[in-house]
Amino acid sequence: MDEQARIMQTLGGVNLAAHAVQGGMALPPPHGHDGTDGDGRKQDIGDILHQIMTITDQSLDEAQAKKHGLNCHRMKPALFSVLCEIKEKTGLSIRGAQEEDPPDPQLMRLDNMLLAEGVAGPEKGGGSAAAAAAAAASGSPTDNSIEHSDYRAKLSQIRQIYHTELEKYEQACNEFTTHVMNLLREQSRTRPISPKEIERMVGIIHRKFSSIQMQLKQSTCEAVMILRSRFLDARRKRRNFSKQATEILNEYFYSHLSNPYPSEEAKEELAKKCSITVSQVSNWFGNKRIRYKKNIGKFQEEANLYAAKTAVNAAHAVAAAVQNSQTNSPTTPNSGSSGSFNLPNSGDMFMSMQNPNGDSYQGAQVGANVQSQVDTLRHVISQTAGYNDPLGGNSMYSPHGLNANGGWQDATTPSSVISPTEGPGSVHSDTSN
DNA sequence: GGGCATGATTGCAC
DNA sequence: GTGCAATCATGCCC
Repeated sequence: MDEQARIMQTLGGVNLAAHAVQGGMALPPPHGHDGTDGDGRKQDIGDILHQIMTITDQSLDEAQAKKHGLNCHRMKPALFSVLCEIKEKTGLSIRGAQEEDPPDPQLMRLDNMLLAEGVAGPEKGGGSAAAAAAAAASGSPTDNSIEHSDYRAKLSQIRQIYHTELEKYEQACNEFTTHVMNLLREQSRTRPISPKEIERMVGIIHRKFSSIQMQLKQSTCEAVMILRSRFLDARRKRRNFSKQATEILNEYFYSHLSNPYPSEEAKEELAKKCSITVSQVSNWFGNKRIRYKKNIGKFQEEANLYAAKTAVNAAHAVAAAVQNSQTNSPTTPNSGSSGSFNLPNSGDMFMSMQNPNGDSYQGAQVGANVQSQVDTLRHVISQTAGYNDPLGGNSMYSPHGLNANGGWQDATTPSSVISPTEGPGSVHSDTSN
């Protein structure tokens, strides 16, 4: 007990005796003001402390009564302020300084991701942007719309669950915080709890709940990732291209048989026309080249078919060109036939034939085009009806496009590297081979 | 269900 | 990065 008094008197340099300490509860009244009262005051404080220390050893009723007595004790405010002062000067203030945490980068990442996926933040169609982007890279527009809506529905479910759970957590956090604050305020009547400490406690609670929230966000992110991967897997499922798309690709392939390497621009145009992606066009040409090379005999029939088709188109173009040259009205060319291409700078004769709308379709060039198209017809007829080309031109739809090494003769100079300055009907034209 | 067709993927070379 | 070759996986037809 003396020890307690000694501690209280010296702790933190606070002189308890300086405070007005008089009378109270069941304590003996203070002694006089002379020097002899020193021991008495010490005894007084010691008694209070003793009561505080032993309050838990007593029954509830007794404790309540003593608690009330202590609350009403005249020394209580002084003792209270001293204890507050001590608390301020000890670890609390140090800890308080350390609690200013920077924003958690992981949490920020999660928040950003949830925002980007349309899970967090205002609803913007439930991640339609992500789904649309994925759909754009897919092959079949009809199936995409189904997958798209499916993806959106599932993402919407995730969003709903996320917000419900988040709301629950926030509600629980608020309730718990209020409860703890009330408790601390209540306790602050009997023990020194500064507003700063309450604030700190609220901070701790919020941090605990944010770590739970982070787990929720993490789980949501994982769910979105799984959904996405499933969606992408679904896209990976093979689907045959439409007949029209295959026809367009075949037409291009067989009309460029001597050099079936479409330029990037041509690929893009083909992709657009076929409603597939550029990489799908690349895949298609890769597969086609290898399979054609492996089994030329089998593809010969197909080649002839497309050759005949091309010839018909060419014939129409020739007729139109002749008519145009006769009437000398190059500014009013015939419209292109269905399935024609309009690929800028491709350097392919096929294009110039099929695209009489081109700006370059003028004057002297008309004659050259007509001649090329006539040649094409000759080659086609030679393949389909045994026409013997008296000019000794290459057979357009024969395997002659392949060299002895199994590669295409001009495969080293694919159309992708043809100079853009070359106009239609250039020497790289397949039909001129 | 089996066989073929075909789009996609992978590993390699350049 | 592109193309080739092999292979896988799925769709389609019988």
